[in-house]
Amino acid sequence: MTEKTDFDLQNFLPYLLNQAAEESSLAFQKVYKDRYGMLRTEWRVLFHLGIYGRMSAKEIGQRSKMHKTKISRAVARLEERRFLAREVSEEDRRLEFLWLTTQGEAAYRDLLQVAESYDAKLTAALSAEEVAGLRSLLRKLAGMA
Amino acid sequence: MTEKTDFDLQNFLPYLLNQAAEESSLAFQKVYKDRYGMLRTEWRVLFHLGIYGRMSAKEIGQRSKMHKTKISRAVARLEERRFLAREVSEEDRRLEFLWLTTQGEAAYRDLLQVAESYDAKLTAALSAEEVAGLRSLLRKLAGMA
DNA sequence: TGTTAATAGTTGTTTTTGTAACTAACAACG
DNA sequence: CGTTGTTAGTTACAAAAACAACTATTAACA
Repeated sequence: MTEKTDFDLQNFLPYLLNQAAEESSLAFQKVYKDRYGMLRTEWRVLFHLGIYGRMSAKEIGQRSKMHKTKISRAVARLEERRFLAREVSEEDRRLEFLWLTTQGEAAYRDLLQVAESYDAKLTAALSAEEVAGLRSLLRKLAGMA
Repeated sequence: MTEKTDFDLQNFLPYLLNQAAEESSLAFQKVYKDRYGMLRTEWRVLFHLGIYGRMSAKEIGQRSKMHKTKISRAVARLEERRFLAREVSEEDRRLEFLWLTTQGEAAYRDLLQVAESYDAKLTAALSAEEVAGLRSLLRKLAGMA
């Protein structure tokens, strides 16, 4: 029909970000899903523990901004599949410390390598400055900077 | 505990994009949800019809990359609430043309204004070049450019 | 034509998520 | 102490998404 404005969905930042996020996640998702049967929440928890080491679910929540119920369920599934183990804190028995098992470590390292080369591939078409600028803008938009 | 690599989740593009997308969608989501009880799929369909005019569900799918079942259900809900109407195509009776009702138009225009000012607010902290660059990079990543 | 394949859209079923209410442990303060 | 409030994490139920199977129609072509 008649165009009422020059507004274009393809310029609306939340829309554009969602499209880019979905598209750029697809191939990596396929790997952690096919190879380890993991969900997005699960690889995230795995990576938090892999990168930053032993920590509580609360801390994962603070770092990732995932809701605690998501984390709780991701942790439960990862534990079932023996990717992580947990132990109640002695100082505060509400807290549980989480860490990767040998198997979890192996999965993490495998996926880490995939992530690294995938990221390199995604940014291959861009200059170093573009990549740095993009990351910094995204961090700003995500409220992480 | 011990850092095994210098890889940082906060630099991994798919992760970063997801964080930024989620964060940047939040406030807008609140508006279309609270004001019109719409879901993400629904405002997307609404905007496609508002911006590009009468078209079939198939065409919306091509433009938005949403799965056809999502579109089908969004269309059904929007029709129930009288935001859009449809009519079977005479040339090909599998096709249905969709367009916004007066009420749908009104909702679209209202949300359009919200979207425009929201986008302006999001990009307010950035220079014009940064915004242009960001959009172009995102379009590239989303496979739309 | 008649049979098979493809396409637009819908529906049913299973997963996953969101939200709120819950338990258990700690903290604060009278 | 004991009552009230807070926090870490889980669970139950409702909403939404994913995926596959379905209907109706058109296209292809022997």
